[in-house]
Amino acid sequence: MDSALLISVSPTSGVPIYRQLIDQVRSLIASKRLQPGEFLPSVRTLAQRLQVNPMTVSKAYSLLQRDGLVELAPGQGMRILPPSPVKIPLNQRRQALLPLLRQVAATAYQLNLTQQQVMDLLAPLLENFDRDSEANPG
Amino acid sequence: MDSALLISVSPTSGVPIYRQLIDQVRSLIASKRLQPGEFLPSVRTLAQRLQVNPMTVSKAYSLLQRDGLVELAPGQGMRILPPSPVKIPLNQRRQALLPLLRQVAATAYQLNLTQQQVMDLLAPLLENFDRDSEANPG
DNA sequence: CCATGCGTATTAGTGTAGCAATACACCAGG
DNA sequence: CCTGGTGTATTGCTACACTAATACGCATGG
Repeated sequence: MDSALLISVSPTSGVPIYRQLIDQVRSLIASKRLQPGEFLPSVRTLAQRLQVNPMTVSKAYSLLQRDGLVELAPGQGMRILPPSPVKIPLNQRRQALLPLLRQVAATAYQLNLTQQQVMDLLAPLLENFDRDSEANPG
Repeated sequence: MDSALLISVSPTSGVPIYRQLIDQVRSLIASKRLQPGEFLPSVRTLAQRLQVNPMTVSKAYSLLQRDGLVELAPGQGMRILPPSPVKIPLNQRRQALLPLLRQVAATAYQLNLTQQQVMDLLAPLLENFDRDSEANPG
C-alpha cells in the first residue's frame, strides 16, 4: 500500500508543515492504518508528492524517530515501530495527557457542548486501541 | 476574591507567557472558578504579581476579549462574560473540537492508555458544564 | 477639575521557528 | 566496484513570535 496517499498538507493552514506531517503519521499509527513493520514513504517521494522540501519531511521523520514511533532502517527508510512497552508509571502517563484534556474541556465549554457530546465524539477515536485486552474489534 | 492568586506562569516552560495566561483563564472560566460578572485582575496588578510586562498581560486579555470570553468595561477592567448564545450549528461545533480530540487519541495511544482510562480522566473536567439542556438540534 | 485607576497603540529589539539549497554518508543489489 | 536508493548535517535566509518601554486615551469619583 502507498501510505503517501494517506498524507496531505495545507501550506496555508498556519500549522507548520513538519508538524502537520507528524500529527498525521501519529494519527495514522494510532488508528492502525499504518502498522508496525510498514515503511513510511521515503523522504524524497513524499516531498515531491506534497511539493515540499525534502528537509522538511526529514525533520518530521527525525522527530517521529526521536519519539520512538519509527526507527531508521539504513538504506531502506523509516520503519514503523510497535508501541513501546511503556516503562512509565500509570500515574505519570495520566499526568502527561492532562494538559491536553484541560484544553479539550475549556474548548468544549466555550462551544457549549455537553459532556455526552464530547464523549460521543471522542469514543470512536479511541475505539481501536486497548491492546492490553486480547478481546476484539468489529 | 482575588482571582490573581489563581494564576501563575512558568517562564521556563517553553509555552509563551501570554498563552499560559489565556489557557489558565479559559480553564478557570470553564471550571466556574471565575464566573460571569467577575473581573479579571487588572493588567498592572497581575503583571506585577507575576513579574511580567504589563503589555504581555494586555495581549492575553485582548485575545480573550476577541474570543468573546471577556468584555472591556472602560475604566474598570475586564469583565467575564457569560458563555455566548452559540449561533454556530452543532455539527460545526463538533468539527471544531475534532482536531484536538484526534490529538488526544494519538497521544493516548502512544501512552498506552485504554479508552476507559482516558474517559475517566476527561469526565471530571467536563463535569460542571451542561448549563442548559436546550433540547435544540442544529 | 484633577488624581488615579483602567486598557492599549506604538515602536522596537531579540530570538528563533520554519523552510530551503547543497553536499554528504550510508546501504542494498547487481 | 558502481548505481540508485535511503536519511541528514550544514548553512543560510526570512518572517514573525514574543516581550518590552513609552506614552496615551478614557472613565471614575471626590
